[in-house]
Amino acid sequence: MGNQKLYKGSLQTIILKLLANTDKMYGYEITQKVKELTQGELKITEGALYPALHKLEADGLLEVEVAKIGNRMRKYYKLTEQGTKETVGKLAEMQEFLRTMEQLVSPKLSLD
Amino acid sequence: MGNQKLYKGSLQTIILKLLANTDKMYGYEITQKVKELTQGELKITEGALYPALHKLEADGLLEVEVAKIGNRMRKYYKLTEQGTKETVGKLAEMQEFLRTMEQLVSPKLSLD
DNA sequence: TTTAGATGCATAAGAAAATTATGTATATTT
DNA sequence: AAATATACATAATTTTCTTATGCATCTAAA
Repeated sequence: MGNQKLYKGSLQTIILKLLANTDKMYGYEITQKVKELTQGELKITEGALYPALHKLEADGLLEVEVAKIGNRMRKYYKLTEQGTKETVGKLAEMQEFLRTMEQLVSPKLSLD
Repeated sequence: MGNQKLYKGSLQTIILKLLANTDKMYGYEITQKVKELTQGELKITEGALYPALHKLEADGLLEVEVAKIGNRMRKYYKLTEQGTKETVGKLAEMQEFLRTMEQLVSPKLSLD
């Protein structure tokens, strides 16, 4: 769990992927879902999450729907049409990154 | 190749891994080796590389040996004993990161 | 009952790690 | 002769986080 910095740059993709699976989610829900899916490996902080959500919304990839649960506010986010399209590309880039990185750090690489 | 930002945070590990394989390398050689190993996917810029090398040296993970080839200077870097140890840990962290990330973005994840 | 922890949003200050732009110099290829 | 490759380096800026803080509601424990 001392490898948080490796996740730098991947937050947007993670959010988009979750929303591609689950239709709509709110911020806090996202943090909990990620914690659960990664068995605590990755903890998304609010300081990172909320600005990221705002940016994705400003970029037209997400749209918001405010809900009132009891006396509490929730902001549900879902993919726009454009967001759905861009998610495909972002996931492909992520897969390529992962493949490349795996090859780079795999035990036997020295083809010298 | 539009996914350069995903590599943010992994440069140190890449450098250490290369030096774990190849004993000693100089800066320019590292950039070329990475380009070759990744088929051009990842291009390490000098603005990122040299500060990273200097930091690893300052942290005691690398040691330098200056060589003069013809009229040109080269600075060869190699792992220190401490560097060798820390490389093991960094590689383990990287592997865990890759596993987690793959799970997060794999097509079928919705265990809702 | 009050107090800690969980739920839920948000932003500001600072740090980390890159990109981009320069700069210097030598060697090689066109 | 000029462009490209080799080889180092740093400064300014940007991106993306972390850490800290703030507000507010709800629930469980002491």
